[in-house]
Amino acid sequence: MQYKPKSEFMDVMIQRGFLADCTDYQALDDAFSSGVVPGYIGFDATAESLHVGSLIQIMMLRWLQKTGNKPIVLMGGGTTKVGDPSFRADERPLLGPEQIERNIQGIKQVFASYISFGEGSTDALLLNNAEWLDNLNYLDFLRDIGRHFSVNRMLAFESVKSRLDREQSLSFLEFNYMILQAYDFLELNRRYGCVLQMGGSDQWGNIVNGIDLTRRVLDHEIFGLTSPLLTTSDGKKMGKSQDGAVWLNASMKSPYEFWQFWRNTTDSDTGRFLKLYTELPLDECERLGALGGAEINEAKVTLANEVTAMLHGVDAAIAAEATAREVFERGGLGDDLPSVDLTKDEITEGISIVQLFVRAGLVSSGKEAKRLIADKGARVNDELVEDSSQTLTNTDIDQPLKLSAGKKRHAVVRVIG
RNA sequence: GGAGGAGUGCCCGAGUGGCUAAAGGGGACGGACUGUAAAUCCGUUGGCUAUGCCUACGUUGGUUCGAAUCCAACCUCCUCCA
Repeated sequence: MQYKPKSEFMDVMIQRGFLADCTDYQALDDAFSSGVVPGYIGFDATAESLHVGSLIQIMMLRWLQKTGNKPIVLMGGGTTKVGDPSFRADERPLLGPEQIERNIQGIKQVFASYISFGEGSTDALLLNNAEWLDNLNYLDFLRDIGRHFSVNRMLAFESVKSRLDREQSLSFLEFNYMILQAYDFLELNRRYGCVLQMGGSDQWGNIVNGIDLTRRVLDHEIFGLTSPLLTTSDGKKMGKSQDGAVWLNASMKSPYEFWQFWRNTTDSDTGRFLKLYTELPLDECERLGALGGAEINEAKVTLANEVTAMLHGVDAAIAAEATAREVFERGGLGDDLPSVDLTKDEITEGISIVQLFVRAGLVSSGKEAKRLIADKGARVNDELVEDSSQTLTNTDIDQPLKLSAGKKRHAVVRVIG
């Protein structure tokens, strides 16, 4: 990056790899240097939790606050009713209002781990665009806002064009998404003096529209800044692990499993992730990321600890590490492993090994359990399970049992009552 | 409103009366190699109270001994015309 920023925020963004593009580096840098900059990021309420794919945006808000500015979290209570078509091949299923509300409640809580909310000048705000979108009057909106949009131009946006080029339908509903998002920016500027929108680089078009609209309607100069769309170095989309999305809410992904996700980072991503997802000093990130061979494993532990501590707290990170060391380094059992509780009655009657694996959540069906056993991937207390028809009873379960599916996925069986 | 085309398993995509739980690829899972890495190689990939049964090729009916495959209606999407 050739540009040398004066402001701390811009410096951090550039140094740590958050910056993909910016509408006006110089002017935005000036704004940061001369006072508190309120900046926002929008989050759609399409699921009950955000996942690690959104973590980079959350970290940007955190840095924004850390460097003396005001973060605004915008929940897309209104826009989620429409659905962002950007770069998507097909239309999303429409979510009902109750589902959206539930999702917002689920998503909200995670932000408290990263930024502090309140009334002060650099305290964060949490807003919902349903506030101004729900009661729009169609004709007024068309006349006041719609007249500033050129359809010719909207069609030229890459996010839309790619869809049209492939002759995939784009409904009028979805087509309006970018107008609504642009309008969000305008409203945030009008109501809260927000002058910056950040987002993933797929949001570039939407962000630029908001800037143009605000210039036309209010004659205010505002800014946009995007982060690179992250893929792991093996080309996969950030945020997927063995069993699907890596959710941020503890109820959907336990701290131990979350920790494991980071622990399993690919070598070549380690340094980059340390810069993006932790607040360790840059030279430390570089040193750790440059470790070679087996040594880099300790860098991954540091990464996992830092990221987990920020989200779930230091204790959770310590517990996760302790469990991981116990399980992987000593081949033992850890408190944090996923567990299944069986009642005394159940084990008196006996439970099939297949059912046990299903109950533990290590496999999703009995057939899969049998397959796992046939593939020599199932172990009980580190002993290979050979016979899928065996049943366990009291005599077999006199102490906690460790179930393993492959080398990495483990669970504990406990007897209760 | 009219004319044509399409809807297949987690995803993409072949299949146009029995040999089809459905080719191939991707993904995912397991194994080997390692460092709880990557790459590579091998295997697996609908479910169940399991030598059998159930569910599955947009939906519902029909033809047939037998249908993802043929017919009808409906739903959704695409293209062209009005």
